[in-house]
Amino acid sequence: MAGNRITLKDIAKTVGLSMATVSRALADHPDISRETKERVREVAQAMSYIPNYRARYLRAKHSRLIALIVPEMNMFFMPSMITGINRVVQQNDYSLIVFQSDNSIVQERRLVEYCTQLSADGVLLVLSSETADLQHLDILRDCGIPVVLLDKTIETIKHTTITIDDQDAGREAACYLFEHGHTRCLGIFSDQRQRISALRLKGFQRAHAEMGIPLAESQILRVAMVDELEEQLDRAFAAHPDLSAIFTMTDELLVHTHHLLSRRGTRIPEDVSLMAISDGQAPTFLHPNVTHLRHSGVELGERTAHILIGMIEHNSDAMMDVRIRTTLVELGSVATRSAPTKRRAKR
Amino acid sequence: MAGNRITLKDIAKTVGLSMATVSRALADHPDISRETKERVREVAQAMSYIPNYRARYLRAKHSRLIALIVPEMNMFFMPSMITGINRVVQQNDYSLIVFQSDNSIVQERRLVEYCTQLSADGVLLVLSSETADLQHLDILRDCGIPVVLLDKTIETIKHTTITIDDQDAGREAACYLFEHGHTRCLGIFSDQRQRISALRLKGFQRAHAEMGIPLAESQILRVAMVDELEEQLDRAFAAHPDLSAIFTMTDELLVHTHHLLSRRGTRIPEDVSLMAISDGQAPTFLHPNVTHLRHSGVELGERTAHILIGMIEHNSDAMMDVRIRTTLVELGSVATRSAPTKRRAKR
DNA sequence: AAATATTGCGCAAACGATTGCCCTCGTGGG
DNA sequence: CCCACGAGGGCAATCGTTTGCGCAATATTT
Repeated sequence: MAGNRITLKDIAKTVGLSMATVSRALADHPDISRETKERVREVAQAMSYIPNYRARYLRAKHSRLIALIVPEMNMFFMPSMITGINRVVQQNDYSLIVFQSDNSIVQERRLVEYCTQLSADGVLLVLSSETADLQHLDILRDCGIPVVLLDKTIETIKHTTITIDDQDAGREAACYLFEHGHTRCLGIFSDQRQRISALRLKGFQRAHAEMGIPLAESQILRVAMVDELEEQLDRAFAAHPDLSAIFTMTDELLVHTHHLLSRRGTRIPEDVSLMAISDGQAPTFLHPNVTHLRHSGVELGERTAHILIGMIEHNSDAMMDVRIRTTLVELGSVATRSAPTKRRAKR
Repeated sequence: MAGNRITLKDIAKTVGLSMATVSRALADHPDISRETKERVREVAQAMSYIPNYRARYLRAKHSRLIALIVPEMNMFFMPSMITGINRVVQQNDYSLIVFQSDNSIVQERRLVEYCTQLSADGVLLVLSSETADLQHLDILRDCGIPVVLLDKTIETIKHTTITIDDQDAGREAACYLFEHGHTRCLGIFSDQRQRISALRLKGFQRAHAEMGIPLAESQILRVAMVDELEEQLDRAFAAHPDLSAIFTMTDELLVHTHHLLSRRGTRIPEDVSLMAISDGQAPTFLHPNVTHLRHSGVELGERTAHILIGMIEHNSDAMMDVRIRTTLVELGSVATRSAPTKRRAKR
């Protein structure tokens, strides 16, 4: 507690000027003469003065704090997303404060309220899996705090959202497999209550429909917990001897599927091809490297942060709905079976 | 900017009391009568009053902000560490604000200074790889802001540090391999400028020395960038036909090594055994699951946060140096060769 | 030389909350 | 009847900055 910091008042006393003058001198205000400014700066330096941002921001009625609420820190997406967010946030002289809702709606609610108490200038929110409606965000509206929803979200017409183009990615994945001659594919999805999951599935299904390729219900795995995966996978293999390709909608599902496949002795891509939606890291350390639709977490983070900061600084409340397209990265995990079908359209 | 929030003054005006009374009523101060308290609470509720923490903390001379500065967000360690930190931080009603130094000492310096400006109550610091001395932390001392160094650190007698017991882990790994009959092991390490790296290597070497098992310089790989790994690995295999086991000092090295091994067609553990120091995630999705010395990032995070908060709240500046032991997790990646040597000591 | 502009700086009120101290009752004891 | 005391609440200072306005002295204009 030696921490009795030097304040403007101390400096003022030392140089024999008023606090106002000192403040202005330090802020390079035109009203202050060059010599005074220099004198003040020297003294401030000598006394190693550290401005108190909180006092400053209190008066200025903002905090330069941006809050990020995530359901949990998984190893696959969050790190890159946070990297992107943090880069932009720091570049714009904001600070990022990170909360975890632990996938609990009550936590999420509490944290949102907490943001108002801290007077965050803006909130970035990755919805918890329990979140079914957005009423708890009204309080942010009331306080004039802009919020943007990213990655995991739900249907809304009231909030700016930024996601990857989930449905398109699901469809592209299926089409890619079709083009390589795979007509019996397995799709591995996670908890269907999540929109991200439902959308990717929808794209996957729609691709089948468009191409007139049948898709049995048993070709779709919905795994809520990864430990269910093995059993479901076994069942699917049993039900479909002609299964030639597997698509996983996330990195987490990918690595576990890959592991299970290795354990069964299933060779990739000789026995079954593998493809995923991924941020690109896992595919490079799996063998063989897996072909994927890539969505960059960093890019999503950066764009999101930019948009939020734009809303903060231009005080805009225009709602938008940004969807980031994925890009195909072809690596060695998809084999070609028979004659490829013609690609139906360019992206 | 509709955000003109209700303040104590507004409430005071409405209930016809002074701000002081309202403040005390809301704080459940004994000087205020029961009826008054209730009346105030009702009004506050009705006007949906949100206390301004920053104003409160300004006066209280603290911020309930804890800063975490990390060199970068990798996918292997940071997420679990942050999870642990954040859990404890949130439980104690602090908020975590996260910065990335991008492994740059100048960034790190800047960020440390920034922490003082924000009046963080404490700082958690994972050193950048460029950081060679700790002078830039003196400013925290001057401000009375406690700091604890975790995970990646350098030698210091002035700061509390929390790391895993790196040297011990390196030694244990080697010993475990010896016990399973592996006498020609390859150790894969990262940038030697990092203490964590040097220590793990030292343990690895010392184990060899203790057991009288020769260790050629060519059995030690020091990879600064993962793309050097492949070539180094090939060279090592060429140099040591009798190579029977590989140890990697991190998860990142592990997954890439595993990948390269798969690509060479090297079977694990039939051809070569594999072992790592890991936080336990990667080993479960690699095939076969890899035996490792486990250090829990979550635990490290939690303990670190506890210690920092202790320092903050008890205003203590006692320096400590906590080393977390790793625990052995035996999975299927290490085969037994010939007669195992007797275990030399219990942990 | 008088009127006006400009320069350089200080006063004091904010920002929103907390808290030490004092004041005003009403009541009970001596 | 007077005094002390406790309960309940208000005044005003404080945290560290910023900033609108005013004021003197100097500089510029006619």
